[in-house]
Amino acid sequence: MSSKSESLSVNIPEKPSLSGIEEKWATTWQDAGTYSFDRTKTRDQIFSIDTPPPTVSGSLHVGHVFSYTHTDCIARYKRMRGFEVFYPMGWDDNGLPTERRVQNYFGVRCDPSLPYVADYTPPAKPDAKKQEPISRKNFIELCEQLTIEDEVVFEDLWRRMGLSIDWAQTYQTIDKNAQRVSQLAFLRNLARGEAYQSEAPTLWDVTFRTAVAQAELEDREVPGAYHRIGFAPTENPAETVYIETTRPELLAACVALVAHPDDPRYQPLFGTNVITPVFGVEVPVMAHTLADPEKGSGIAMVCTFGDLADVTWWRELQLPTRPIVGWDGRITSETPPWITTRAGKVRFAAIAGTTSFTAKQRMVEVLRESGDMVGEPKAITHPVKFFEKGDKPLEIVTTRQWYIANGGRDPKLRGELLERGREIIWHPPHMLVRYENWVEGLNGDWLISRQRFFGVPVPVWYALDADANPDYEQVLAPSEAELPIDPSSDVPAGYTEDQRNQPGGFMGDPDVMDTWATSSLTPQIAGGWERDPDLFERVFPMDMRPQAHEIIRTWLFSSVVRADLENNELPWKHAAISGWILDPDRKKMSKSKGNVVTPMDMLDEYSSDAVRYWAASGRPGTDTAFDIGQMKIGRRLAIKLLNASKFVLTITNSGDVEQVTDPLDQAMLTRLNDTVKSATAAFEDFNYAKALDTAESFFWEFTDDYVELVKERAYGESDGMNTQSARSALYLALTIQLRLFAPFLPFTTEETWSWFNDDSIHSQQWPDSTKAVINGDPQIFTDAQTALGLVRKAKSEAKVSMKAEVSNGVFSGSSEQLERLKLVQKDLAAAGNIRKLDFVTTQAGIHVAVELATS
RNA sequence: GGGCGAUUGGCUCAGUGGUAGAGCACUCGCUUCACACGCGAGGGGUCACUGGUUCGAACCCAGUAUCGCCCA
Repeated sequence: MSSKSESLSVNIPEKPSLSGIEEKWATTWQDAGTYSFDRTKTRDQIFSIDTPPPTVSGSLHVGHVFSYTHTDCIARYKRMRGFEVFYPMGWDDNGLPTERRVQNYFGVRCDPSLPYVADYTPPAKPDAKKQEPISRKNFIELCEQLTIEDEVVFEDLWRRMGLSIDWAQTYQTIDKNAQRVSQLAFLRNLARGEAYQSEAPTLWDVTFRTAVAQAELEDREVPGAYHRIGFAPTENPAETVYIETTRPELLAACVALVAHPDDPRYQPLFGTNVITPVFGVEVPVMAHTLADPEKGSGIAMVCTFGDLADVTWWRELQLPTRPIVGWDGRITSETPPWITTRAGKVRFAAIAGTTSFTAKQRMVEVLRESGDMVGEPKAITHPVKFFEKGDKPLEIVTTRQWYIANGGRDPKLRGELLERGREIIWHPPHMLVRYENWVEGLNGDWLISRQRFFGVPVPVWYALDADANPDYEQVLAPSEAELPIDPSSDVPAGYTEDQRNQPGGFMGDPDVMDTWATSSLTPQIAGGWERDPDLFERVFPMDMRPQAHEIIRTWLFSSVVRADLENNELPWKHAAISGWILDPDRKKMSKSKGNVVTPMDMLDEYSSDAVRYWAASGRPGTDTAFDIGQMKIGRRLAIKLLNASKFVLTITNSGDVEQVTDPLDQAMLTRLNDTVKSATAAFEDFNYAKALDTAESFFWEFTDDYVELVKERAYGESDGMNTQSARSALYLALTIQLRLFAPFLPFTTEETWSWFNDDSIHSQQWPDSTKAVINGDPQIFTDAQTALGLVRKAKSEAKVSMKAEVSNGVFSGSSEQLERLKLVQKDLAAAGNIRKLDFVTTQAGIHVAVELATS
């Protein structure tokens, strides 16, 4: 036995197991501060991650496990490369999802007109249909209460999965610091003229009664119908002009007809007027290239406002504003002043105050009776704009809102932001196209005000005139030192609370900001911008933003906008875009389909490392099937790692490169060195999946072939063999491979490492392939594997045990091949239990003729 | 309608110019002293289709089809 064996201080369980290792190591890591961030390090020594804050009011989903594992693998790799990793965790509790969850959970709804009730207790039995109205402050308190509970559930999962987060670095997108950062950035935008208010047509969700931004829209195909309606030209009333509209209920809001300038059918009408049927309003016929000659009758009715095309026509053709739809989605109850005919007023009364659905039915009846509608409505399906979280079509109403410049109206800024997008290093690279498509398609600035409750308030007040009407030109902004503020309870400088809403006094802006207006600042929030300049200097701009591809237009883009405007640089260098989890039918997994698996159950069943293995096998940006089979493989790998480690450590607990003298051992370590090189290159490209695959492929060859070949030599049972060489090689190979797997299987590798080390594997250096002191010939290992495989095949075909004795093995091959095989013949003989080996030179590749011993 | 991506054995996926790969599943075998949560062997694919470039194409180019996503 080796002299080293006296120093054996290994502590290996009799039966290594995965059970319980998650809890054991999660606790140890927390107590030891294994992942805590050392802020004395400088920017070049730090790798900082802009972690996506999960929506805590949402449910846990395997998608979370999937994408957060990807980031953690990279974080662990960077840590082992010697970087101090800044890996915070945020909770996205700001916004509508939390509001809705609070409403359902407690059975309440927010009514801002109510006063605050101290020590409020929500209904004992929440009734979704009879929600109790409560004040805004009470409502927000419930939001805060519930999100804290929800965060615990997420944190438990993250710890259980082994995310190497520094739990001292957490934030909420609604906490005081996030509010302050969000308001501060807004005030800076305001001061530079990048934030402004505008009274303009706004996409409006009638259910939530809030404005929504372009980024929150989605098109849905819905059934509709073309109604063919005649307009009489004033010059020539008999020559009726027919339009086809899907929204006849908006006839009273008609301000013009518009056709394509090249359309010969309507050219004679341009510049003339027509009379709207039923309401008798005179409107012009105009030309605009956006009118599609192929669509309907080729001439469209412009209303204020039926869709975004109407908005374009209204703006570019400078048409009057005649809105009839209110913020509640109903037709206004008062007859609009532009309807002057007696018949028109009577007909308007029929639709006043009704929903657009009812108004449509009634208008169709009216138009039928009057004979202005020709034929039956022609059913079609067409795309209609919806709020992504809503279920009623959006209306367009004119409201005063706050905007932040994002290039949607300024070609210079747009070009700058496109350039910013190209500066980001995208993983995978083609995701840049999503960004470019979005930025190029912007048609307005970013609408950030929301008529909601649980969010960061727009931090301004307005001066009121002698009639208590707000003067929106007189924005009263707080000083930066006062932030965060709530204008509904705080008072602007120079005023007192009793002047609130009084003539000559002030009023607070009632709105909150879009949740993206805050989460677009996560690098600044987590990085200590304008709070902790020392920290900010060390972590910003961040190195990496991991996120999903469907929010490139929202989170990624808005973050680039904010950092560009405020910091005049990119918020991070790399964007790592993860794919989706697909269910086995290759559909996106979603709760509504009932195919969501509970992450915690999955971790319990297969172990965290096994689930991480599945997640890490999904390449960056690639949608990945939910595959229990992959988890089983991961579990098998983890168990194999435990057992292989046990085998090596039972034999030796030290290794020295100098002692590796046997050609096979040198060949194996050289192959391993190449593996380290490939895995490192893959990781440097953020391709954790390839790094894992590389390490795994080598590992199976290591256990199946190398270990089997050197086993006897390593035991030292035969004299005259390079026992110490095999032991050193096994030990070195084990310590290198454990480190290669550490980013993926943090629990298993830590467990194994602990058998022969006092410190954590996760604080070790990543194997350094540049220190190639071994210069073996990998082909020796390859040829030995081939020869061993042929011996095994012969035994398998003879249906005998692998232990069966071979009386004579004849190895043939080229002279070079035979030279290599002769170098490993003792190991081959031992592994194949071959009594006598012969070598015959031939032209063909390696062959083995096996003569089995008769027993 | 525009764009991006995908299409490789029954399944999940590697493989960016040089004789088609892995795991799972399947078949056959092995109580081998790290591991039966294991080990060995085997069968199975004209790499979606059509052209082109090339000595040579799963890979490069053009087009087609199907699927998915993003944007209109």
